[in-house]
Amino acid sequence: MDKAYDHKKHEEMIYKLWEESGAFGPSSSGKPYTILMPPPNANASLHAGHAMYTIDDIMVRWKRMEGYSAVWIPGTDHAGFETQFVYEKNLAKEGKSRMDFDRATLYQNIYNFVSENSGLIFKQFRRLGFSADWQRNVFTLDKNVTDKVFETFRQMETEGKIYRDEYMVNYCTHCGTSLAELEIDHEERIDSLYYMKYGPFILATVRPETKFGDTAVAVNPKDKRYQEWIGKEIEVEGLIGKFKVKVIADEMVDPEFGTGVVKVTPAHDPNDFEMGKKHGLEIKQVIGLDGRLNDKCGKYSGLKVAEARRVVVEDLQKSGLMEKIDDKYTHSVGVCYKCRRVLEPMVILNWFIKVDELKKPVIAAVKKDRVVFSPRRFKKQMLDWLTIMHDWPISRQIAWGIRIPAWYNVDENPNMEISVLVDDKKIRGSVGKLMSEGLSFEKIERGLQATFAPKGARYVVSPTAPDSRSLQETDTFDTWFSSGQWPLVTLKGDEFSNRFPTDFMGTLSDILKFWVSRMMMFSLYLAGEIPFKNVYLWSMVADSKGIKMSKSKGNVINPIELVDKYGADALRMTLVYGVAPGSKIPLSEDKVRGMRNFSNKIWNIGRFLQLMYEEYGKEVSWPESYELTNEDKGILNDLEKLISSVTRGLDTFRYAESTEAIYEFLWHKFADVYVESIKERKNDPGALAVSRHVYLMCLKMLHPFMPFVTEAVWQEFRKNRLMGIQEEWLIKASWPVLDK
RNA sequence: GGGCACUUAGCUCAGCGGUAGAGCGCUGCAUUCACAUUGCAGAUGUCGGGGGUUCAAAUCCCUCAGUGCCCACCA
Repeated sequence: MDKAYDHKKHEEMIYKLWEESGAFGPSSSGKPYTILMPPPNANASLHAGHAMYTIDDIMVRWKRMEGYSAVWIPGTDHAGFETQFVYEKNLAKEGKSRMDFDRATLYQNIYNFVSENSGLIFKQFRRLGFSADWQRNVFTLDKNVTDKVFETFRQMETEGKIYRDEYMVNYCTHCGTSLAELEIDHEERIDSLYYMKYGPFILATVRPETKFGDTAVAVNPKDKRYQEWIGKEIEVEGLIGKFKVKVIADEMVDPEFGTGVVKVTPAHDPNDFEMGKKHGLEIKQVIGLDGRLNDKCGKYSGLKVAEARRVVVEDLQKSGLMEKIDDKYTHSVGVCYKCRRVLEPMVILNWFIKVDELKKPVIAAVKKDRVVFSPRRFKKQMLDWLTIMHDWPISRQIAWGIRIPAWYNVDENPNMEISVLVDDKKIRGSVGKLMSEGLSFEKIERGLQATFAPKGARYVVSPTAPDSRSLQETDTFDTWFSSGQWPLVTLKGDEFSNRFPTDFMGTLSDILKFWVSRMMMFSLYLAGEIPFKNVYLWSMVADSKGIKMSKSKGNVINPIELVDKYGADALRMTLVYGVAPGSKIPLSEDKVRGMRNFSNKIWNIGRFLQLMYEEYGKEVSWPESYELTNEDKGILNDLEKLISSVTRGLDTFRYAESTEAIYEFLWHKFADVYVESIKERKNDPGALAVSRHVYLMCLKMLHPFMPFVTEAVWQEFRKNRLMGIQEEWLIKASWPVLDK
């Protein structure tokens, strides 16, 4: 054996041998144990967060050694919005945008882009030693997945759980899609609050440019100042002519805010939308999906929102309609979680899932601990979330994803708006009109960019075209609609009877609501069963000071670089050793180096034992065959305690407990004390037998955490007849059990 | 505004009723010995502030302050 453990010499080769020996597939005997890999983006490359999948690998390796038929099923996600966002950034570098393509071409281009980039992350996972059953990889755009997604949609549609409605959604005019509530980030902003003259009132607003979409003015019903106005119609001097609105009374209006009078713009503000529904107000859209004021705004039409605000404010000042401006008004605004731009609340047609019925069994399962959350505080977070969960808008206005399988017959829906690319020219209009002007159905079909079917449009749910005169909805499903069915598309055949529910789901706490809740919902709805028994959540992997890694802070650590430098074992150990469950995981190079030193220590203890055996020159039996000293009995006794605490740590997902216990025992009890003492007993077979036994048990217990160095020593021992190793592979060896 | 955590050695964190621990870092010494990716020894804390319960509190209770996360609202 070499003087020091060189991970570069062993890791690649060992991994190859494991894979070739079929060690990653489930064994044919033993109780099933199943972990589903949270699918990373297909085009992603490994970041520090992915390295935490180490937890899943620890579990599957441990259970495999315990004799279970353990399998870790991998997969990748098409990650609709995320991926299109990355792709569009690349397009922008070439001076192009998604608008330059018809939908089918755009989809194909992104598909190619993803194909070129996919596969990398699994190579990187292998570098970390992950023992997933790679042959079983599932991609969320595989046919069996899209088939299942279609079936689910059809079933929900048939049962009336799907509806299409106008709804106030937050729309990112830059990314060109609506976002679910969960995808909205809130940012504190300092903006101006404008006090403007408004008929007989003065009212405060941050959005004077939406004035053209106002369809009422509201006051609090209890506000004494405005009693006489309630129910009356007032005339307002707009910048593009006078208009009339009604004064309504609504509890939602805070009399303390501004002057106690607010303008109501149902089309462009969530509260106003609510108020509008209650009072039957007209929804007057004045901002388009392109983020510009539309033709209802007179001379301001065509201006982008921010610009329009500036110009409107200027004109209000010029015409003496501006009372005052408070320019230090702090409020929070919704921003797009991808591009950080301010979102535009808009009323557009969306596909929705009714969640009231669907979430009931989920709540029950969480309450009864049929699904156990670790750490436990996430149970409460989950329940809180489920309680307030609203209907889920599942349609996204992006090309990259699974297209909603609804078809609009053009003859039945002649007033459906479409946008089409014909001979590189973008045309928009109602399909009936375009066709009557001579545009053929085939040209429309080929150049189609988007459909905007009106409310109540007739559609047919079908995986393929139901006839030759139908256009498919261009919206795609929210990524979580497909990945939410992950357990149902990764397992197959009779696995539903013996591997379902699966055993363990380890994932980042960020996606508890996006993903974990949806998997439970779909699983209970479609299969009547929970998808997994245990959910283990970790917080993010941060830098050494506990600060979130970000490119702008320049504190991003590439885990593969650490693997190159210190070995996979050192990195894996860093992520679990001394880390409290559910806490942030600080990743510092110092710690990785420390754990690399531990790898080397493990190696050198093995090296020393082998030298001792070679010096002794004869085979040695197992400890029970010899008369043992008190020291021997002591270390064997400590080993028993260690086995129980390491196993208990794994059982309760307290990996820090397990790793700290072995580290302390192996290094500071076994190496520093016991091994030092037996240097005096060189020809004592009892000492050799005890030290070998203790060391091998430690290798086994360390293997789930540090698979490479432990396997490397195991193989070195196997080459040496004197070391008495029977099991061919440590990865397949049996977990230590307590001597009773 | 509501909820959940957290505040212990320079840093990251364990401990959760019997008068302080680990890793990394730091200081000194040792070592032709399996390992300098080592060993031995050591320094460093009024356990966020205040109050209470108790024979005894870092540990339980109250309160104040600060930090983080989640949720809601903001015209």
